Amino acid sequence: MSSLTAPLAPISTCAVAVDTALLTIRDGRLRLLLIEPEPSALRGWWALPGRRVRDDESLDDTAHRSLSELAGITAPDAHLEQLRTYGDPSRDPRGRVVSVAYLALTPFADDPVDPGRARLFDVDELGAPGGPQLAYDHERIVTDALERARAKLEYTSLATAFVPEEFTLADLRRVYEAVWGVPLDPANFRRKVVSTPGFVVESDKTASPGPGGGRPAKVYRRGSATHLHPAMLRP
Amino acid sequence: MSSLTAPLAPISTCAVAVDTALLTIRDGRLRLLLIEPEPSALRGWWALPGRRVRDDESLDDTAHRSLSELAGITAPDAHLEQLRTYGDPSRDPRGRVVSVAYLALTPFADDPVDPGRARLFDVDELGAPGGPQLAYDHERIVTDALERARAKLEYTSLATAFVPEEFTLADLRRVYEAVWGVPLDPANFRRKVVSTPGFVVESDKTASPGPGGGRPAKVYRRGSATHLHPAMLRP
DNA sequence: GCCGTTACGGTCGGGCTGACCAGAACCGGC
DNA sequence: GCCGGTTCTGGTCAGCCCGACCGTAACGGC
Repeated sequence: MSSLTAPLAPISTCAVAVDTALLTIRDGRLRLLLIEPEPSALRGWWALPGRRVRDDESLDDTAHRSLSELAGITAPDAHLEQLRTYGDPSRDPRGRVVSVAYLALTPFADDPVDPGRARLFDVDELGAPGGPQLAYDHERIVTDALERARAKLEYTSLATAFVPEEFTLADLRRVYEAVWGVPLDPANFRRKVVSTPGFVVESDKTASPGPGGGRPAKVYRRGSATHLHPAMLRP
Repeated sequence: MSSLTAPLAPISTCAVAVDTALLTIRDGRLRLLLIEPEPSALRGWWALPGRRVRDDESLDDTAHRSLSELAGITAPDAHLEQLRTYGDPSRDPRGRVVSVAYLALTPFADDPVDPGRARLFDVDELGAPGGPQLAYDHERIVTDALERARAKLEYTSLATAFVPEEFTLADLRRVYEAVWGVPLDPANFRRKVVSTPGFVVESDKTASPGPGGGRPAKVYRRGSATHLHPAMLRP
């Protein structure tokens, strides 16, 4: 582990990186942004977008930069929150890297700019055969990110981070259904959302029906509440 | 944004530390472990026990070491979980330090070894006049730690980390009352705990009554559940 | 034995939830 | 225009959970 000529005092400085798990919803399914690392190195492996922390940069800034430089995503209104820090000494074979993981959520209406080696994967493909193989300990990070998102949908208004500024209750319900992977009763969902103070506010607009027809839905906007009382518990 | 003479590649390595917020309960009140830093430097200021991460050490190991070296606490059964990472470039005036904060909980029966400059403070003294002044951004960390503990008592069995292996339901209720700062109805609390599957298991022992007398209480142990269904919501 | 205290078990009404139903409003085809 | 299909919206009803409350059981102290 250490040679005889190495200094006795352990080095107390190490590389610090930020890896960001960006989730969004496309076509009613929850999707995760992954990057194909340098083609020379890990062929066929995928990783979360990550960058080293610059010495004049906050961790949040590094997270934004990782999305901007690696996937062309500059969404200032995207939800961004710290997930957890992964610092096992052997987690990166190239050396000791302490990685601060972030969870990012963007509305499904955002532009699908995915230049270079970025791609959105259906989260159900991740563990399945034929799906992308995740490098380093990123599978663990993704598992934690998904569990965090699923849990926070219950007791916070985080679901509104997946929808554009104006949305219908069906849009919001499809967010819950995509993240939790279960169907919800439209009528009960509606009653719960509108009776939770501050979750959504009704606008005076109505949305045009989808291709299959149906009665037009009212348009809502985000409310001021961040924590939901009572909570939207998973069935 | 960048000067012409500055090196293009910013330094991507920085000091990484672990700061641990240890909570316990003494005399029915929630308490926090604080350390008085080197007497020469910040006189009268208090800080969370923290150590730099060694290059062959996991973050969890550093958290354990911070408690062991600075407060003499070697509790292998103590609950320890990562809280959040604080990495603002200006958070430490001595230089860039990325600090991974941990939340630690120990039972109130643990030995009160507090050698050197460690002390347990009532959490209600922290913001109050005459209470300890916290160095760096540790007040922010303590606020986050308290909120995490209060929230996780609702939907996990974390409260059992505050009580010894054998406890009464009154012990467990006093944990909730101390952490949340509100009184709870004993009968309703009892009904809720015993009806939550896997929260506690009844033993065949009975505890001796307290100094004021009263009927002896049954003794319980921790159950196998980690998440509570349904949750113990704050009143 | 009496009393204060604590533990334990039960009742009652209100609120929330899931399952279900009915009407309203739109689209497309005939 | 009419009709069936689809979606949105509002309502009912039974069941569960919860807070407030009461009564009994079991101890120690006087």
